[in-house]
Amino acid sequence: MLASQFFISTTKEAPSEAELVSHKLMLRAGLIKRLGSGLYTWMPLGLRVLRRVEAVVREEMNRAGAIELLMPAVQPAELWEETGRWALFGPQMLKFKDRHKRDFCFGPTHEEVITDIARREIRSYRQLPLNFYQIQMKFRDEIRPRFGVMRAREFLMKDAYSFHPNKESLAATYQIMYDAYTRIFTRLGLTFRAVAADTGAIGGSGSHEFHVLADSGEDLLAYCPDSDYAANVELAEAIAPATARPSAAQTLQQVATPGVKTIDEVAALLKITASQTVKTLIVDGTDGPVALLVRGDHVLNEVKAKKVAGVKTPFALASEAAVRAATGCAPGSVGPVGLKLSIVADRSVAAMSDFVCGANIEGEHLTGVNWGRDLPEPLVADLRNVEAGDPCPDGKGSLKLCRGIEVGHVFQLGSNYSRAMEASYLDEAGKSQALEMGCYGVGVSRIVASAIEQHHDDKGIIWPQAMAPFLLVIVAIGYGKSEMVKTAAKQLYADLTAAGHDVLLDDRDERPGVMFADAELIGIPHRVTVGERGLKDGLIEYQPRQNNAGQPTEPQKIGLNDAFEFLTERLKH
RNA sequence: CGGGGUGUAGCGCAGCCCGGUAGCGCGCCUGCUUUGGGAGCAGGAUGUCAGGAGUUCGAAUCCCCUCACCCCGACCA
Repeated sequence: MLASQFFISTTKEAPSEAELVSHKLMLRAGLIKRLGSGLYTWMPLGLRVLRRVEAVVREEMNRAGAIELLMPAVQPAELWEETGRWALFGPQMLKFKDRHKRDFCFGPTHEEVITDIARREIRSYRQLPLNFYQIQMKFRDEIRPRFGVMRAREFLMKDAYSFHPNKESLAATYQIMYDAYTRIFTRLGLTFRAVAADTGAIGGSGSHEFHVLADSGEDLLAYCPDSDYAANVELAEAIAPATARPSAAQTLQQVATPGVKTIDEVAALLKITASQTVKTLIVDGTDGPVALLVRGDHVLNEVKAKKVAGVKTPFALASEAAVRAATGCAPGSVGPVGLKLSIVADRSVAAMSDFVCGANIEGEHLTGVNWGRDLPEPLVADLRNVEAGDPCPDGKGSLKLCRGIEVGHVFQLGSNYSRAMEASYLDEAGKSQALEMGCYGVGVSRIVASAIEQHHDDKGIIWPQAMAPFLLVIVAIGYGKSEMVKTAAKQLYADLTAAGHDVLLDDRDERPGVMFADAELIGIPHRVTVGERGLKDGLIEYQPRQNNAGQPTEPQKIGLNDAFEFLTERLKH
């Protein structure tokens, strides 16, 4: 590709809308343009990157035995009503009517459509297992689109759906997909981690998320350096303290804590640590409010809370009015003693003695509170987020935390959808059985952004080789002025292109600094500079965007006559 | 949806308090010079000051309404 005939639009300054590095760099490099909130045009350069990611995903899906098809982006409401998700998916689904006033949606996912295909096409166990996939735009009306294409409303996704005669077959394909995902993210040059995940609203059994590790990630992950344990913090189990509850040493006392609302204020006033206090959270329940107790220094885990019997879905803290009605005081002085609600305590709270909590009287707290003596033994559940240093649930060390960007999700759905939509097959005995299903998603457009989060410097993007829009850029200095430069650059370009490499020849009439800066911003992994200065001695310069250790590099002089061979070696995958 | 903020040239911003002829940098166009790290000089083009309604002799500026976008919290690839 000749730069003069391509479309490169870079800027020195990023639009003020961008916060995240990847978002800023994608705008500055001219990869994307915003059309509306969460809606982006993939500009020619960005599209090349997207296509390269797609290519890797497609190759690995094909290798894993999945079969590509393409389903409609627009889906009729009837299918969604069969599974009950027309109502369940709610406002996140973009719904509209056609001219006949029939209801449709722009597909946020495709379980319904694929299950419809399956029930029409699959008749016999002899056809199974089957795994279909597509690469397609999805639309989800996110509450708050942000971070450019990282959380866009319209995004490119690879979604695969597998069908099985039984759970063993599903588990086998699940493993194949897990391995395929591992290969995809490895080939794309990403540092990632697969973690056990919550199965969420879709339901089902086994589930893993694949996260690109980045400090800007929206997800918090727990992992154990001494074992293979890794889980989303949403799911990671906080095991009960190893030491038994100490016996009571203090008497129950009520202390005045005027104006004190937060745990930190209570702890400061009473000169204790937050870990000696108990936080009482009143949440909406199916049958009136429920009190959830976590240690003052711990954070309530909503995913876990939702699993507690009697807690309402969607999860919500009770309103201030509801708290007053249930406890007689405002949030800030609430405590479990004498509370006439169902009370569920986190495991670590159940192991506390002589603790501090609210007195259910405005501006009053209790100290020296003890289970069994001052209030009945509570129901106990795992309610809190794990923290760094917590013991690993598998007993093999302690947990560390890191942040990640979810780029893939594999899921054993089971037969929820097939039962709802009556998708079945005949088994060996001629008996009708519900199909077992799995689903497997990759956020293709999100991968592009997450790769930049992981690979950039102050000059711009540093593409992993597998997703670079061009592998090599030839910066021709004085292309329009010097026949010598033009001839050498064109010849090298022609040779490398003929050998099948994606090469960009920067033949623009720009100053060298502009061309260098663009090459670096755009993130092309390899660069050669052709100029009269070197050509007089038969030399050109080679400089990779970064070296194997990820460090800045120095240019290296190579003979023009050796350049083809030299570069062919470098451009190998 | 709740809370905060911003809308002025293609991009980044000033001007707004204290009403009085719309400005800066980058980019863009023309010419000359320059040509190994985002050039220099000279000339030039570009605005429904987000939209609507109001106050005023006069509104980018003050008041009201609407819209869009961004940031912080509950959803997800």
